[in-house]
Amino acid sequence: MSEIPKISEAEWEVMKVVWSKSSPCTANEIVDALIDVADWKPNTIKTLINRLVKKKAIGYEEERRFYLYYPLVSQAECIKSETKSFVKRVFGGAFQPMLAAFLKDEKLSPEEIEELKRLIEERKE
Amino acid sequence: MSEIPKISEAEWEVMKVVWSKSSPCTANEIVDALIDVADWKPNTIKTLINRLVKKKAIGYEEERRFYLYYPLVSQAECIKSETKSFVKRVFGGAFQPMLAAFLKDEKLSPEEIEELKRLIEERKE
DNA sequence: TAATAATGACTACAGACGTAATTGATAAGT
DNA sequence: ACTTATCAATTACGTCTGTAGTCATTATTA
Repeated sequence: MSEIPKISEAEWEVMKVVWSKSSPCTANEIVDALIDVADWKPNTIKTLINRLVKKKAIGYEEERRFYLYYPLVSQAECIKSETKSFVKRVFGGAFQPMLAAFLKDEKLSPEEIEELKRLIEERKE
Repeated sequence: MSEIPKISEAEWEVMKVVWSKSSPCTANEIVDALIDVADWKPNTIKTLINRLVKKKAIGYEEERRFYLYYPLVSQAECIKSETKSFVKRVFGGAFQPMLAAFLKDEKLSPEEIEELKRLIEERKE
């Protein structure tokens, strides 16, 4: 199976942008999208992009003078892998205690609670 | 409020041990507890302990020749802070989508599902 | 008492990360 | 054609992390 690379906090912001695009995008599009999100210089974002390329989290094709970047790993895969390592670290791998901790603590709207119930019901079969 | 220090992956293992003890414990007790968990040399563990002291995550009192370590931050606080940053990174801060992603994906036993339902119900009032 | 063991302090070192500046190559404008 | 703007590549640098080794001090043991 494809190994999911470890994506750092700052890199995640870049990935989110890349994932959000339906088609490959230029470095500048990524920079523009991130200006609102993070207070980074364009060069900083370029660095993050390059590191993601090196990690094989994104790929690119050359389109004349610029590169077009696209994800090599899906968001779902990354979420899964990231959450697994998180749950492992904090809860020793047990998923249920984590949910329990959350349900006790988080502010959830009644609608969200309903939605969760629905999801759980769905899981029941 | 007290700032929760950022605790690294390896450091979490140490914290878990310190939290698990009801009274302050020596470095050696921590080392012994971790031998089974991680393949670390005692010195490695000492380093982690020292870093946690520096971060003010644990404190110590001198008891003759050795130090007795005890947590300065509660596990609940750390879990909360850690989870917040995790959810922020991966889900942009929205907790509900995370649960949704999990419920779709994780293997949960029927009992666990029941338990979750119960927790959600409990949250309803 | 002198050698040795134990324990904490200090030092080490490579790789990841956050944050960017500088350089080099190429395209576009004058 | 020469200058300038643009984009990617390379280099930079301090901090954090994982993973220890070495040193210094004190206690124990022969």
